Amino acid sequence: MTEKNILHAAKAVFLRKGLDAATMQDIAAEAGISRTLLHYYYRNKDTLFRAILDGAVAEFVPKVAMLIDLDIPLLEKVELLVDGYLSLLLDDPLLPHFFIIEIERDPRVLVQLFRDRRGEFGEISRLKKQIAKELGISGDADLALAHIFTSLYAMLMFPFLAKPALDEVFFARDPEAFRAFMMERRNYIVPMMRTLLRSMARPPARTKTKTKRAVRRPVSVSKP
Amino acid sequence: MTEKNILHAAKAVFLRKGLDAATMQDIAAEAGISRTLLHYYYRNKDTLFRAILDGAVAEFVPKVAMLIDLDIPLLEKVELLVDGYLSLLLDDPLLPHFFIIEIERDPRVLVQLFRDRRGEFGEISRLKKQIAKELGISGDADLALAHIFTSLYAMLMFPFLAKPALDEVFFARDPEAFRAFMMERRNYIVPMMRTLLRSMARPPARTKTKTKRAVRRPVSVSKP
DNA sequence: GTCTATATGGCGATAGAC
DNA sequence: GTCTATCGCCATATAGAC
Repeated sequence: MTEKNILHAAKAVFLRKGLDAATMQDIAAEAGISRTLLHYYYRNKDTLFRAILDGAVAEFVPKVAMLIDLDIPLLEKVELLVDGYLSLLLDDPLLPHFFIIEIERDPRVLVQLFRDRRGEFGEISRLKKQIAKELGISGDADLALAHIFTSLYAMLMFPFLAKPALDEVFFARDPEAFRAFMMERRNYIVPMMRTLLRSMARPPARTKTKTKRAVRRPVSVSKP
Repeated sequence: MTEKNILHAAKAVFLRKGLDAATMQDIAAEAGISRTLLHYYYRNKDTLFRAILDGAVAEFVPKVAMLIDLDIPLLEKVELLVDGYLSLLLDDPLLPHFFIIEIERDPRVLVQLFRDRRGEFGEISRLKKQIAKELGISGDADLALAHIFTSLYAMLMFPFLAKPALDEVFFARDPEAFRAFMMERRNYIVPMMRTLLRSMARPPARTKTKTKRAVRRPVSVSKP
């Protein structure tokens, strides 16, 4: 099927280069067809790009986003998010790179695309309340939320951004080494996030986040 | 002076867009001069780009890189690296973005550029020995080194990569908010790195997948 | 040094043959 | 549906006037 073939090629090229640096020639070559055939299926570069961009956001958001609405401690949510995102990103290692390029090129559009899918997230205001309560913060938890998500995404996405360098420097371009490396990282990310939550918790409040040891989950994402 | 002006403009444009997406027109406009004047100072786009690329690597490496050679505990080195890199990156917030784009476009060239400056780093082999000793690892500390640097750079660089989104979502585009946010993060990064070092020294008992070989994608995320 | 003018090539997009 | 041919435009790069 030519159309699927085109979308697959376009995704490969756009995710690696972003809108500006990618050319229709690149995509046609990747798909093994002529440039004009692209225009037969997608009137112009922008149409094709929007299809890929929408698909990338749709892929990134909903599978794991509702996890934040579960009625479990913060740290357990973090564990579920780590496992969910890890399997997602191992399937599509260029997704972080694509978002970083496009976030810089045009933040408003990308942020708006995510906002349009707010319904597929859990309730953010509820999450903020949970954060405020568990960390003993009085009032607004916006800043804490920013720290948590920045740290979590940093730990999850950055290795994929640096993958070409890691492959070159540490893994001798062995394609399996990176996956093994990321599986090992699972064991470090959650403890580091626990440390973050404890560091943010208000010092006077002696009530630590949760003394209860979180139950370790297997790799699997939530079963549909 | 026109030449400084050109370099300044070229840096601004290349760091934001990378080699492929940047145009000489962009740079000329940023510098407030004509396209041809660029060619007077720099024969072609590639020459100008190399000047910027070399400058970026030179800026990134030497200021802090010799810190790894000091005779102090690992965690104290981490503290010094955090402070060094933070002030460096706050001065040049687009540096991480540039490296990420160029690492994906052509890893070999960039990695080689860093290797050419090995002399300005401390002795890596000595650092590896320290890691092996402090963490109680027998034999090769390569993997531990990869985890440490990936985590450290993730915590330091990722917020700058996500800055346009953070500005939009959390900071209402207030230019001072991001800097304050990063200053606050200093207090979290070092404790998190301490947790990483401890986790690597004594692998968490809760871990399951350590012996198993990578359980592979339990749920198919997207298969076109 | 800095400009205008221009050569050359690649890119996005369309027309038209089959 | 898929191709070849082609158009208009923009980008890189150079020539030449001042």
